[in-house]
Amino acid sequence: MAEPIRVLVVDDHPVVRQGLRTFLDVQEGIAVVGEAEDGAACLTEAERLHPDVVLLDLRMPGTDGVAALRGLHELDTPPRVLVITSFTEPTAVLPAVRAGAAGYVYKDVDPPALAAAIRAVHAGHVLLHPDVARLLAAGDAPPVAPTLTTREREVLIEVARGRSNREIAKALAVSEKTVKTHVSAILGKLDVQDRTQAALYAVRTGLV
Amino acid sequence: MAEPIRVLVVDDHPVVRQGLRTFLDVQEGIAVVGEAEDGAACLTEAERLHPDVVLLDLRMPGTDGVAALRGLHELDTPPRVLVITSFTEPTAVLPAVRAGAAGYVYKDVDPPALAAAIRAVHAGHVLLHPDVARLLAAGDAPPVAPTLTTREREVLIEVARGRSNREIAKALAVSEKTVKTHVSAILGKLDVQDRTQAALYAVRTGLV
DNA sequence: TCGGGCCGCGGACCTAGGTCCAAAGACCGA
DNA sequence: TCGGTCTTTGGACCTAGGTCCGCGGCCCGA
Repeated sequence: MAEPIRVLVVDDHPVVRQGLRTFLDVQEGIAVVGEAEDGAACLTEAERLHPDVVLLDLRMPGTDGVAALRGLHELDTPPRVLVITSFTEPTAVLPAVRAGAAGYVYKDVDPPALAAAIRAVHAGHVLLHPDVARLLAAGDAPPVAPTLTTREREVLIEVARGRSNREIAKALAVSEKTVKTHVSAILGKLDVQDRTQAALYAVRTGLV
Repeated sequence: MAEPIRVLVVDDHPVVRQGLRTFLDVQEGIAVVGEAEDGAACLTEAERLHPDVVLLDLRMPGTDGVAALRGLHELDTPPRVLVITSFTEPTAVLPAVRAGAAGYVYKDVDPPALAAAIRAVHAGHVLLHPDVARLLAAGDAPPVAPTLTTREREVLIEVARGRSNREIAKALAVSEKTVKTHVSAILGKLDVQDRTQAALYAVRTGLV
């Protein structure tokens, strides 16, 4: 165990970063070499430090976690990425997995399990939370995350803010009829019954 | 500074507890004497350890954070309670303040600010996040958190799960008409326009 | 250049969601 | 015991939200 696993911790909360660092510093063979508080900092730090593993929180202000994930993969020496988040929503994790996450654990893992996860990911394994793995294996639910068009995503965001069709129409400068069409398409793609469920879906997946 | 301030850390995430502990242990005059992961443990630990200050996360599985807060105040030597949470929603904090929280800070505070907050609270001050203070001072918005009846709360929870009135009626074993009445009352009390906004409100305030 | 998806729109239509008014029984504290 | 709140329900009513079908324009990749 000459070379410790070099880890970059990315989370917007200083408290969480400190907690992770403290946990990991006492682990054999794991060294936290840096921290970042958002997606942008994550990329610059990763480029500078060449960590082996990036511990990435999906929910961050500013840059989208998934976008950061994709950015990491475009580096010269792409690190392995272990997503650590509080979303228990399977639909939120699928995009991450598809974007190249090597692992996905919930934020309430205990320290030994987290260390084990990091080692596993570093060793090249793909490590998923049991719930997630089951979902992927079963292939139930829409096998891949529903793919909304950009316009639909814009509409969904408005819906998730509690806006009415009329308000959305005004905001996007289109007719109310058009908004209805988009909403209808969204409901179909997300496989939900009404706008309330769609709004809930949006917040669960971190869209808002 | 002979006697350090004795602090009990309450949060359901081990990572966050560790982070807080590490932050505070390096602070002069502050000693973390215990941790708890939920409301029940919080009460037993508080009774056992008699901490000066309890750092309390409002969002916890199982016991409600506010309920724990109330429980703390019924102890023989009630500790000062500093609520630390990630809710930015003013409506979520008001109940906490009314339940006797001596302070309210957001989870993204930096370590020195947190230590200062603990000292201030221990000194008997009431310390609120600027946003919260402004809200209380201005007295805008409904001056106190809207007070739903238990039945209304039950209905709201169902709404926040994306259920239709018909489904809620079936679940609660009442007529759809009754559900409508409750929903209408809820909308009025929360001052929102429709069920979607009500559902969003519920998730923001941590009701679900 | 020929689809095919995306976007914007219209019409007709149905229904869930919400509002207002009213009322009766249960429960509870003054 | 009396008044107030909670819970339940009814009726009548209006409208936002959604669905289905169809159309035209735009842009992009095969």
